[in-house]
Amino acid sequence: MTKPSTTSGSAAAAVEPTPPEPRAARVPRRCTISDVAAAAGVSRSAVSFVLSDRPGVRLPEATRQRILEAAERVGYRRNALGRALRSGRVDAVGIIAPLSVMVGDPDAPGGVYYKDLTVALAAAAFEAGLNPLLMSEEPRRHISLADLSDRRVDGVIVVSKANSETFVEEAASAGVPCVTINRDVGEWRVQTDNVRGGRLAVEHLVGLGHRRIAYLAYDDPSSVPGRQRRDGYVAALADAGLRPVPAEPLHFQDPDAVRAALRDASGPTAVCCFNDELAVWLLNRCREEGVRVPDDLSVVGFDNNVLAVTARPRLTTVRSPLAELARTALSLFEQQQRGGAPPPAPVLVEPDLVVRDSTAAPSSRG
Amino acid sequence: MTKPSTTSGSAAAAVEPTPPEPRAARVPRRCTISDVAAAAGVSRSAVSFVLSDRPGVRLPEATRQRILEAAERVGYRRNALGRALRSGRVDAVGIIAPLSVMVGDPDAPGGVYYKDLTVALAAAAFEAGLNPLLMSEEPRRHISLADLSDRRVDGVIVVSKANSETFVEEAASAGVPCVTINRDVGEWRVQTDNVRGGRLAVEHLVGLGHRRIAYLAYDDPSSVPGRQRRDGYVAALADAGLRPVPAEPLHFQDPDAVRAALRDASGPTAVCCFNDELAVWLLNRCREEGVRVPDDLSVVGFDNNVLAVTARPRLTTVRSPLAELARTALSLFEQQQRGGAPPPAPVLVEPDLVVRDSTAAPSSRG
DNA sequence: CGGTTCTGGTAAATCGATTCACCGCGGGGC
DNA sequence: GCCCCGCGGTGAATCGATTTACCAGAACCG
Repeated sequence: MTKPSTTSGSAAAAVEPTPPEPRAARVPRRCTISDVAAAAGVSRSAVSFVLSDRPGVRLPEATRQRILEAAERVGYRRNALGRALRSGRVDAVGIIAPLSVMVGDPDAPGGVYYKDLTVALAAAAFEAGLNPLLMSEEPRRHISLADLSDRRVDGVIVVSKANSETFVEEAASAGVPCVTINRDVGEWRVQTDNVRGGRLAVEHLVGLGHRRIAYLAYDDPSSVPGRQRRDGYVAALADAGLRPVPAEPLHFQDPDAVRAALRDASGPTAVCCFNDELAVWLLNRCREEGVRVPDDLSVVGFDNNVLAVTARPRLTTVRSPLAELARTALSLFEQQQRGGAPPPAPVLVEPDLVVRDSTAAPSSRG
Repeated sequence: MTKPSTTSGSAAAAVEPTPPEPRAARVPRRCTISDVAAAAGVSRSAVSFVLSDRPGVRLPEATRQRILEAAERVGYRRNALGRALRSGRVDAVGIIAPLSVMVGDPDAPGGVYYKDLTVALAAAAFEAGLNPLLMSEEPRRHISLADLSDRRVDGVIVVSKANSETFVEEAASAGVPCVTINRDVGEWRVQTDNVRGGRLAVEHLVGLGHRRIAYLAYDDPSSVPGRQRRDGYVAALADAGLRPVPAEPLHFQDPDAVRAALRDASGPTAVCCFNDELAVWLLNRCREEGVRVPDDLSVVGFDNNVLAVTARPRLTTVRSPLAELARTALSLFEQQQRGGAPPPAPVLVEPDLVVRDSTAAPSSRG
């Protein structure tokens, strides 16, 4: 037993590190930096310098080429773990999202939005050379909040629905960068300019001639985007000399009130919805009530997700630019990593309006 | 310059590893296993044994408790990198998905499916204690296919749309576990039982009394699920003594043919669709043509995603159990990690039928 | 009493890479 | 003549944990 077989001469011994193995092992032992060093006849340090392309390190081009060629020849692949352990960076970012909400009912509120945003974030991170690691907002047995500081990720981006404060605090106390998206928590925040989005919707409707415009939302006072969008809606109405009709927002949780508003001859001629899911929900209520969209009622959504395109009529909606939101979040993340100062206010990403078929000038009930 | 200030005593010196620092550093130095060892008055090995709870290692309960308590006291968090480097496992799995498709147009074909599946997989992995790392099927500048073997992940699960063969080969040659989902590639495969799904749809329609049943798909011969679902459809028709009407599948790419079929009095009274997105697309064509669903035409989807619930009429659809698919994939992954033998055939996950409002007995055109 | 086994651990090697300190030599500035 | 710097690298420490090998003493056995 215990055949050491320590072939770790570690220095420049064999120039050709591929002895004719009996092909027993399908997978050849992975090459380390030492193999490259041996093959190139230089030290491991030199290989490391060349391969990580450190600025300010001077090696003659000939040596550089020799090392690169040796690395190629032996099929060297850098081991991310060794590198990360020493350098202190793993080039990974955690994305904290409401995973269990996202895998629940196909029509869980906000499900589409969270999936779209999470995927956009992952794609942007990948594109930026940062490995996106998905984490659930709910603590689990195996992987818990504590993992924020176990160096598996360089930091986190919080897309969370719940517990955002906890994550921000955890991250701060672990000394780990943390950016929140569309949450009013922490020092590093990026948000859709929801106020502007709300204004865009109202301005469009006012421009079409609407005077009685309602707002439809989830009854969730804790929703920051909810509040912001409504603020924009109210402000734009005020700019046009108008006031909400009805005075209080309609709520998804109170469908009877919504139906009543649809039937009321002096009710709204247009509705701004918190998001596309609600807008489609409203479209379906309209169908049940015999209210024609956009003839009898104009409907504006928010998000511009798949529902806006598949619904009939296709939704006019405020587009929340998820890709840009994601890129901005990553940019903030990198600034924070570099030790920069947090922005004085949340960084805002501008939405725009996508006009489709669910809005028109008021007619029959105008 | 160059103040070394090497405070690396590194051995068991102070029992209390929290000298009254001037609070300059907001973030206290992270505790290592050595700190715990010092605090508990034992060796690092002992701490490692206790903390990783290795089976077959005997330590008296008193010592165990002392170590655990010391770890708690100094706020020890295990460094995932050090552990992974030595033990050879990172407890992470790569999920290779068509990220750029998923972040493209909100109605990109298959977009909803890929997002749902990817998220389901990530959630299942997280739940199982495996960190899900999202990777794009398209090679990128920073992170390439080669990263499969850089030990950032223990293996990969391929949800990819393109290049699946490449990933399977890469993984094999890197000696890395690899499972494919709904792709007929590689030795470790898990798939929805699409043939059964196709049968379920047809059997439901035949049970309602339909005799002329069409199939609507994307014109994509390379789609494995596409072929399988159609096989099930044809087989179930044959069992009922029927044949496809029309004989050849309708294609999304040929909307004129679809319209013609809808107008044809001797055309189909029901349509099986490859997925929910296509079913909704068909619903919208029906609306344009004045064809009432389900009165004039029954429509069955596949997937049971958000579109099936928000569409009107709500879709009768074959539910593809994504959560179970994901769990099965992870189970296969773990078997492969443990060196088990691949299953002789793709592991199949059973779909079921969700009956909603888009199907009914044929009437006017029956 | 000699020898073996069990108890309760420890010391040291190891994983793969990064990085700091430094080396010998020749040349240039003062 | 002295000092310093640049060249082209090298050696060794280090990151934080796991794991193998082994050890001193106690207990047990015949």
